[in-house]
Amino acid sequence: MPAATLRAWERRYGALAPSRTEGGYRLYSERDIMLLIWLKGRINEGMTISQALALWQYQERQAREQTPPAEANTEIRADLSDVRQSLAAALLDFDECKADQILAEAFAIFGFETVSERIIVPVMAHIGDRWHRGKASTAAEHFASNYMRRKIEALIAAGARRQDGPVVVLGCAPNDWHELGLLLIYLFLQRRGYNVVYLGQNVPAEQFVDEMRRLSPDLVMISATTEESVPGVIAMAEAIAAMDGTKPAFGFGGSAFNTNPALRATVPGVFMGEDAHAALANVSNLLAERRK
Amino acid sequence: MPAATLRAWERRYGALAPSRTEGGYRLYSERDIMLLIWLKGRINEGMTISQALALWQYQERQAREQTPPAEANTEIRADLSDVRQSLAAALLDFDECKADQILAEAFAIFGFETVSERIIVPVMAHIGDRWHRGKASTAAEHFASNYMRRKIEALIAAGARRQDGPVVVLGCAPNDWHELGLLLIYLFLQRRGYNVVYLGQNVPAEQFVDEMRRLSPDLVMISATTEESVPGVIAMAEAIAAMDGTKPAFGFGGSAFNTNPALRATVPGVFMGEDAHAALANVSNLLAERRK
DNA sequence: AAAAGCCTAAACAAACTATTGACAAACCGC
DNA sequence: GCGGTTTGTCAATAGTTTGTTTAGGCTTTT
Repeated sequence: MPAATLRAWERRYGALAPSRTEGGYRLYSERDIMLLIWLKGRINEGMTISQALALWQYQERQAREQTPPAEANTEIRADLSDVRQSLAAALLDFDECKADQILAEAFAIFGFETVSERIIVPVMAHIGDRWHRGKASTAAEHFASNYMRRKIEALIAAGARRQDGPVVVLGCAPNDWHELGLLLIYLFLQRRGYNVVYLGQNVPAEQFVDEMRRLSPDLVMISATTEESVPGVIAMAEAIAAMDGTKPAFGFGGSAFNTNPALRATVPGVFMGEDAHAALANVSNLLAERRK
Repeated sequence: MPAATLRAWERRYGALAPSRTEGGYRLYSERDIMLLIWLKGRINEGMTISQALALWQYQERQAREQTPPAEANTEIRADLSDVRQSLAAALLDFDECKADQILAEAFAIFGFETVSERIIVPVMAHIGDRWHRGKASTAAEHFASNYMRRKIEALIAAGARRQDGPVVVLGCAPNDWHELGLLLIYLFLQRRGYNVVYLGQNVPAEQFVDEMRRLSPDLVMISATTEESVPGVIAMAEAIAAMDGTKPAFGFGGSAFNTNPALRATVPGVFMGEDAHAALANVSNLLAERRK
């Protein structure tokens, strides 16, 4: 973001008022940076700068009617592991504001793919791990995963939809409720122009094949995060394989197949890989092959 | 719709009179947009623009002579039900593109609160109803509710966060997985400057009180959508009531308490009302009272 | 002290909008 | 079919918004 633009905004709208050094140099606060990142988001969504600023001021005014002001400041984090650590700490502290700051900064610096795979996934793994060892409460784990989900879904909602790309159906196995990894795949696929139909948690096996016949997707991917969900994946794979006419390809994945690789052989379908990136590559290979 | 056409209509018929910015740019109000959509509908039905405008002006004149508010209301409601119907159809068809179009239009005309309460909630109720009656597949219901959830979460993510407002904890009862209504409340509270900690689906009762002691929120709200979840709500309410020191207020709600109002008396806490708007008013009352 | 960077102020350029007038296709009554 | 009207679109010119550049001076760094 060019410095001249910032100064123009300050001069023309007065919305940004950084403090100055003795020499008169601008010192932007964390709050200023947060505003700038937010403004950039609105502009990317098609607003003009004047509209975005008007909306910000409107929201500020509305929020102020309810609450008195306060002050907060943190330092800039430039290193991935720093970011991971402070993000995990903020989430375990239920501090959404701080988490937002950290993530917004990280998105601006590292881009969404890096942030998704190298920050969001590890942080959630870390929090999940602490939870399993009894060192983090269930409430904290819930809060963190809902927070992350919201962030990913916002990215998905902000992206452009395509209806002419290959149709890919995504869902969690029956009785499987962990959708974070699947949402990342959704995000990546969507950004690459696939037409994703997202079915979410706990997709029941009944009626599933009928619906797939009606929808006739190119690929169905089901995720399982626990060993108990694997039989459901197998059932769905077999049901798809038993379809008559043109069947979709069947892919599967999820942490159940990473912790116990032997399970991969039990499912009649294509294992999509251990992480979202691998899955992405496999989707494109699989669909290229099918088209032949 | 080409801009030149709009200007031609304004110049030739004077029917559209958007206000202007200082720079002279046109600012179309929601009313203008509603008129345009109505006109477009007439034109698609084969009317010419002059006929459509004459009809509009005739209806306006007649409405003014009788009871203006009633007439205006039915007009809007008719439009809303159109939107609801086409949105439900698009979702049952897995057509995310079309649903996006419809919703974007609706947001522009009606604003996010009206859309949330008068479109999203009824459409989901309608789809859920069809699903219960076996007229819609589980996959379609999953797709629709994930879609809606994504939209609401995107709105939440786009809003400005505040850390200095009153802290409100939101969660679904243990083993309750329906979070759409709760997300709406989250959205509304956030826009009004509350600091919301969202715990999502299936909040377990264990450790919950410890976590609340650490977080010391002003209000805890738990939602239950089925009768089976109500005992969980009661357990949490009692646990909160048994806390020592400063306890948060405890509120509850959800469709379980709407279909069977007798259940409300079984929970030791404040019933927050039947819909998101009522909940909002109750939150603000409750917190104002507590502050005294 | 020289180089590099930031400051202010003003100007510039690209993209967008407004106004007016014109044009061609569709439509109407005859 | 034919003149006249309606209607969507376009072009030319002027004004607005907004990001970027320029010019001259001050601050910081090396």
